[in-house]
Amino acid sequence: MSSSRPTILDVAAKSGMSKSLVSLALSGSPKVSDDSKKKILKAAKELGYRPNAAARSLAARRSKTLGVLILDLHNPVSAEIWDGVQSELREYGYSLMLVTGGDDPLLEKTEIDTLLQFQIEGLILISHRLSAEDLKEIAAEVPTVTVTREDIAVSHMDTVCNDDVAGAQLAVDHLVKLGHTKIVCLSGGDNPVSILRSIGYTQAMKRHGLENHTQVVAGGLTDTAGYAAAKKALGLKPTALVVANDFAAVGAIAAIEESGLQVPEDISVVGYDGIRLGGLRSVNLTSVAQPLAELGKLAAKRIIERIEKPNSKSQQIRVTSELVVRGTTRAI
Amino acid sequence: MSSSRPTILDVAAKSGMSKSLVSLALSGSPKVSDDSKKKILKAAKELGYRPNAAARSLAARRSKTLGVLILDLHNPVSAEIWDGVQSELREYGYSLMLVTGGDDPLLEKTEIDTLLQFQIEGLILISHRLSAEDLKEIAAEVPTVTVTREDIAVSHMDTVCNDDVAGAQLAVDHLVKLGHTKIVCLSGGDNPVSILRSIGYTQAMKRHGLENHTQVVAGGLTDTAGYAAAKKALGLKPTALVVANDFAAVGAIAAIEESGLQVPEDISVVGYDGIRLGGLRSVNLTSVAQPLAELGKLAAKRIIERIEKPNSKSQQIRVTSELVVRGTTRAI
DNA sequence: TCCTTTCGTTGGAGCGTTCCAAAAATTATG
DNA sequence: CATAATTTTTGGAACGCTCCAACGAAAGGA
Repeated sequence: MSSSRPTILDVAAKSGMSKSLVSLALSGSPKVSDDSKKKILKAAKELGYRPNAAARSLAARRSKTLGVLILDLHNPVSAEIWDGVQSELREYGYSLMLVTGGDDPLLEKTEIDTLLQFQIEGLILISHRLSAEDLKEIAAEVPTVTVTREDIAVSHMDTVCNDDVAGAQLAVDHLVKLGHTKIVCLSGGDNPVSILRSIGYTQAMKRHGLENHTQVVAGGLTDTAGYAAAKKALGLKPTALVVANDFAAVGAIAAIEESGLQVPEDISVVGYDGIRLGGLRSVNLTSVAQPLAELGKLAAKRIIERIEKPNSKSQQIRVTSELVVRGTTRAI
Repeated sequence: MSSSRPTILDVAAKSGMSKSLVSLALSGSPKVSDDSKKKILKAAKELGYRPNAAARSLAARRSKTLGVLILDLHNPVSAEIWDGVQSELREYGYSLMLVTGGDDPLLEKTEIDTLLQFQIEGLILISHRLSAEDLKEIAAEVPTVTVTREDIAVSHMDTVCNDDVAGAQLAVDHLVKLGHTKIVCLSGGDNPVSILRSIGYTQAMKRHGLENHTQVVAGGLTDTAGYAAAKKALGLKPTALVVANDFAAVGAIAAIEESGLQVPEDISVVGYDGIRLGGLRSVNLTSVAQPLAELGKLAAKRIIERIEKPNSKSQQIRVTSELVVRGTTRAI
């Protein structure tokens, strides 16, 4: 039907130059005379020429492409990290291939496989549920940096994350300063991140001499999990809740209000992550905010470094989170 | 350093067969004898062979890759549509390249350009802000289907979307049935989708003989926009609000509560889109829910059809939305 | 037995680039 | 003005794969 796309040869023919020179000109080589460059660019434009990434990747023996895996597009934490990655990478001339695992570990693996087939030069994992072996295997094939999780220290793999222990302490410190003592923690389950946050809570309670008030209620990272955990926690008559993440905190607030109590009048609530949802007027959640975009930027920078000098040894980068005080906490 | 990746030739050498046969075997051709197939697969596995997508794409003259553009990863509507696209496409053997425009039309164009450089065979636009010309240009180069928006009827372009007019009518019908008459619409601005929803509202009001109560307050599609619009609307003493989308509805509710009124006791609120956020306990929003995953699946099916038979003419597919009644509406 | 058909297999050409060594054109130097 | 140095341009060889025409071997038919 439509005669297929114009190639570099068509541009060469039209501009009267050789294909090699066209290639040079199109990649912005300084060796090309201005005159030729002008002619070539003109011809390319007129033909609607668009380079073939596959051919380029094959010939150049490098794809100039990076892969990014996001577990689940619904998670706003991932979305914000992605923004950071994208904005940082824009200037480096790499293409980004984003892929999602749809919360299914198997799919996640095949998606990464696809990425590898495309000869990606680096991989950023924004949350994942890969096994340690899989991770090791992948990191051996391509420079990899994981964001958010620090648990698995695979050699040759970089990590970028916030200090969850310190973050949880921030939440407790804030509440103590407001005069709270009966502070209950709603944990996020037995995933690495949640465990660290619970530890932070416990440590801070101890530091404030509140060991005997330390109570961790098992919960999860979703709205419903937070709701259920809060229902249980209410029996402990807390005046404040430190919740594993913002979603769960929103659920917890619903449970509190449902039981006839008010937030923050009767119970203060602190979430974790600092997702935009928490900033919605009707939520207005006090939260330990991770610098999410920053995490993404750091991951991007790191992966570039790794690609540029492949022998540099892996780094564990940790950033600090900040407490954002909004409307769900108040002095007792 | 690491001797580069094994190629099809390495597999051929190791298994003692020709590269052509390896190629055949790896692509699952029935012409290969079981014996050879076994040997080849074994060799491939042992070498950790992984096909090079670039080479394949170049040689086969087709990429078996589809592109997807999402305007902004933060929008849960897009995320759910994406889920549908992904799940539908899984079985067809196409790779998906996801790309985001970051709410920046320019970036959006370059990202699509990247996609085209990768020789994608089809493009799905899950929300976009391309100009009509750009769209036309793109649709001329590659089969394209847009989801959500129907405004621009570019020939050769397919669209999949819900019936916004009918959806908005659903909201009004529900409220009227509950006895409301003072129903105000908070519009979502002058984008095509919002305009249709406002029209639906107006038509339904007319149908119920409520022309003289018809009031559209200019708003937007965000939390803050909804908040601001609701503040204005409150002066009209409505008993119910039909809001352009769920985010704005959440903002509207905040405004209502802030002014000392209760939802739904004093004012009922209906949103649009049916995003998961609305299902959160503390939100519990009545909303006109689009079958988002379904939209994604339809778009995926459509693009496959377009690729498989390029001459089939373009379609405008429209699905119907459903009202999901939750806790923000009640009888007067 | 020989010829045809079928099946399984093979080498070679080609996909659209980049990169390299070398040629050609231009400019500088003695 | 000849030669050297430099700049600009060029053809050809990859890159790793798929596809095609053609091959040999096994099987069937006469």
